[in-house]
Parts: sequence; C-alpha cells; structure tokens
Amino acid sequence: MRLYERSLFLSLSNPFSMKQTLSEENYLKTIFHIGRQGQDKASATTIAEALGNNPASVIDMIKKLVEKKLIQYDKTRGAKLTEKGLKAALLIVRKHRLWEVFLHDKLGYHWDEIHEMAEQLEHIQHDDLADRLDKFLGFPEYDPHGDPIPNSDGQMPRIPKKTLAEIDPGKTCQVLGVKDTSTAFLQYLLQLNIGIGTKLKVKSKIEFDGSMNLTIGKDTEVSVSKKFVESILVA
Amino acid sequence: MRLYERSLFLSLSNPFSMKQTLSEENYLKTIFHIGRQGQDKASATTIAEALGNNPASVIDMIKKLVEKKLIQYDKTRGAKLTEKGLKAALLIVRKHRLWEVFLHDKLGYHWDEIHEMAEQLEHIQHDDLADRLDKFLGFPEYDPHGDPIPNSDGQMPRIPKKTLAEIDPGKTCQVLGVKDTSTAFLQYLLQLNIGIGTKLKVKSKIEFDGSMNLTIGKDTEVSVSKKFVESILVA
DNA sequence: TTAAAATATTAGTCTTACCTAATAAATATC
DNA sequence: GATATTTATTAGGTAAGACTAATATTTTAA
Repeated sequence: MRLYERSLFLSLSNPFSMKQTLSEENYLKTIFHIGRQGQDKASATTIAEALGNNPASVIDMIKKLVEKKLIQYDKTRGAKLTEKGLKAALLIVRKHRLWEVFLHDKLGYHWDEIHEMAEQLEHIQHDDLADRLDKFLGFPEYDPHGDPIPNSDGQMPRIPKKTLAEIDPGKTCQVLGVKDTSTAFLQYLLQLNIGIGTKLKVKSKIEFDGSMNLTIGKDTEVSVSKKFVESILVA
Repeated sequence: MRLYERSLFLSLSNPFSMKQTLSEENYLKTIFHIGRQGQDKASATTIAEALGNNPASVIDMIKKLVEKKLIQYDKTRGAKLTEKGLKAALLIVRKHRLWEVFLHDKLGYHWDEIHEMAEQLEHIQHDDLADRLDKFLGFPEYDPHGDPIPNSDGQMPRIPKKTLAEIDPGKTCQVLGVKDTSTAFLQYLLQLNIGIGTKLKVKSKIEFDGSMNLTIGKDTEVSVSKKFVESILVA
C-alpha cells in the first residue's frame, strides 16, 4: 500500500465549494506552499515577498480570506488554511502540476518553460477538467519537476526528502526532482544535461564550502556549489 | 490550391505585438464576430448586447481600443478592427477553436460543454502555445462546431455558407457545422443524434412557417423549426 | 528592561472595468 | 419638416485589488 502524505478523503471538485477569484487563488496557493516548506510561518511579510506584493495589500486579502473561512489568521502565528482553504489550494496545485505534465509530455516544452503557462492554466474553472486531464495523461504521480500531484481526493504521494548534499562520496544516485524551480536553475540543469532519472555519481565533497565534484551519466565531470546540491532531490 | 477567406500574411504570434487585457481581448473578439456576421455594424449597442454590458461601458472601452490603435471608431459607422486589432482577434479565435478541438478530441467532452472552457483557455498567453497545440492536434482546419480555425498566418479556410434551409425537398445533405453555438441548441442536436458529418434528408418543407420534416441518418424522422434549419450549415 | 529594528495595520489613493442617470445626437415616423 | 424613438455620450459612482505613507505593535538585542 502506498504511503500518503495526508488523509483528506474529500473530493477536490465537489460542486458545493464556492469559486475563488484569481487573486484569492494565488494567495491560497502561496499560503499552502509556505506552510509546506516547513520552517517559515505564513506571515503578512512572507506572503507579500512570495507574491511580490506590498504587506499592506496582503492584510486586505487576509481579511477577505478569513471572512470567507478559507484561512485562520493570528497576528503572531500567521495564516493557516482551513479545511475548505486547503481543499481549494490542493485543487489549484493539482491543476498546475497536471498542466505542467501536459505541456511537457504532450506539447514538448522543456521543464524551464512550463511554469509560467501553468500559472495561468491552473485557474481554468470547470467541474471535472482536472479529472479528465488526469485521465488523459495517464494519472501521473509527479510533475516534470518531480513534485507530487494531488489526486482527486487531495492525497499526494510522499515527496522524496533527501537532497544530493546528503549523498556520500563514491555513491551513485538518481535525480527525482528539484526543490528550486526557477528558470535560471532549470536552464542550468538543462545545459548540464541533468533531468529526472539522470544518474549522478558523487566523486568528492569539499567540506570547506559544501561544494561537490560529480560525474553526470557516463563521463561528464562537473563541480557544483552547495546551493546546487541542496536543490536536487535524489534517491 | 485552397481558397482562403483573406490574405493576411502576418504571423499571429510575433513578439512585437503588445499584450491585451482579458477584457480588451473579449471586446476585440466580439467586434470581430459582429463584423463577420455581415449585416450588423459593430455599434456601441450591438457590442453591449453581445457582451451583456452597458453601452456606456462599451464607449469607455472603445476609447481605450482606439487609443491603442486596435480599432477605428465612428459614431455612425461603428467600430472596425485595424490590421493590428484584426491580428489580435484572429489569434484569440485561433486559440479558442484549437482548445475546443483539444477538449473534444482529447478529453472527450461533448460539443455543448466545451465553449465555456475555451472562453477561458483562449486567454492563455505564451509565444508559441497556439502553434504547439496546433501541431499536437494535427493542424485541424475546423473546430468541433465546424468553425474554421485560422492558421498561424491568420488565414482561414472558407466557411460553408449554405444552411439546411436552402436544401430542396427530396435532397440529402451532410452537416458541416452550426451557426448557433448555444448550449440549448447543441444539446438539442445531441439529443437528436446530429453531429458533424450526419446525413440529413429533407422530406418536406412547410412554406407557411419555414419548418421542415427531416430524416436523420437511416430512419429517424423529425419536424424542425425555421430557426433550426437556418442554424445548421450543410453541403 | 528598555531602545532599536522588524512587522502589522490603518488611512487614503489609484486603476480597471464595470454601473446608473442624465443629456445629446441621430434616425425614424407621421 | 417636426416629433418620437432609439442610440451615443458624459458625469459621477462602485468594487476589487493593488499602492504609499503614517502609525501601532512585536520582537530582538543591548
């Protein structure tokens, strides 16, 4: 039996859930992502930074989302999604990642080109569009960046937690995903010919600055930074 | 050699064309559709009716579109797309119809369910998304309602002009498309089992009210109204 | 524990894209 | 051609969602 990250046995696409505006959806998604990063709390400032907005604007929206019972908010503890808000956020994430699979697998875009389009596509509203798309794509479990796709009940397979930084010298591992999905990083990976499934051998580790010497695939050798090795998920 | 409705040899997706807002796009699309219906001019009132807006709001937007050189406007002659506006409108129509093909052919939606989703999908912005989608779908020439899809140069195959109303009694014809894409009409057609390619035989024509008796396919007989026969395109 | 720094919040503005009500202009009808 | 009707336009207003500047509250650190 598969391990699931959480047990939320509610259909993400039930017709009773009220629709959110585009802006509300983006806030819910952001709060969801901050919450799941672990460390940070979803404070007004954190949310503002993530969205590139002013904290004052965030306060306005927080009031609106509390009003709509999509989040709980406490000045010191920050924002937290309610069951209803979580459901909405999971549906948006589900749609985002399914569309990324579509753009990558069906239209042939590279993984550094798909994020911006998926940001738009995730807001397309229709009762069973996500489910139809899911079926059409063959019920993928991970998106092209290795991020887990919530299923129609809001369940997500566990994400791999180990980063390349934790691999010992001499060992070989396989890329499962990335923690950083910025265009700059993805294009760098593309240039190095590293994608999901690529085998990496850790030649040596420099304790001084956390950098590593790697063998990519058969024989390409590169030296990469601490930041780099901490952004790659492996098994 | 194919006949094309117009000769506009400009790429619809050139990177110099400025982006429009969602609302601007909807106005351009509406003006395009009114212009191509033939009879009506795109007056403030006509546009307002088509969009379900107030004429006063339309005037505001007309000013904005004139300012942006997307339309020309004359109080008595109405609005007319400039070359730039036409290009923008054709791209929206192209995207709308391509997404309809996707929803119908790939996700298995019926033709009465796809319009609303395509209204959202047509606004997704990316340089070559339409072209990639076009290729993925096999360069379709018509959407699931029989409407022609502009190619990447803005060219469109001629649309069939003959309606069922023009077919003489005793003759058989084939459905090529519909002039009315309302849900009510499409669901009625679905119920009658009429789709693109369906063969219809005109049994008799009632001169009094323009209604007709038809044989659908092999043996189903129905009586349909004037409004009905004028909404079906045939060859 | 108290001052400095960081965060949260309020108040007031702005833009987009709508609206209503009132007025002006064009068209149609007698 | 004068009047009724329809259409166009202006003026002023609203809601969403952003902003800036000013103020209040927390948190951190001396």
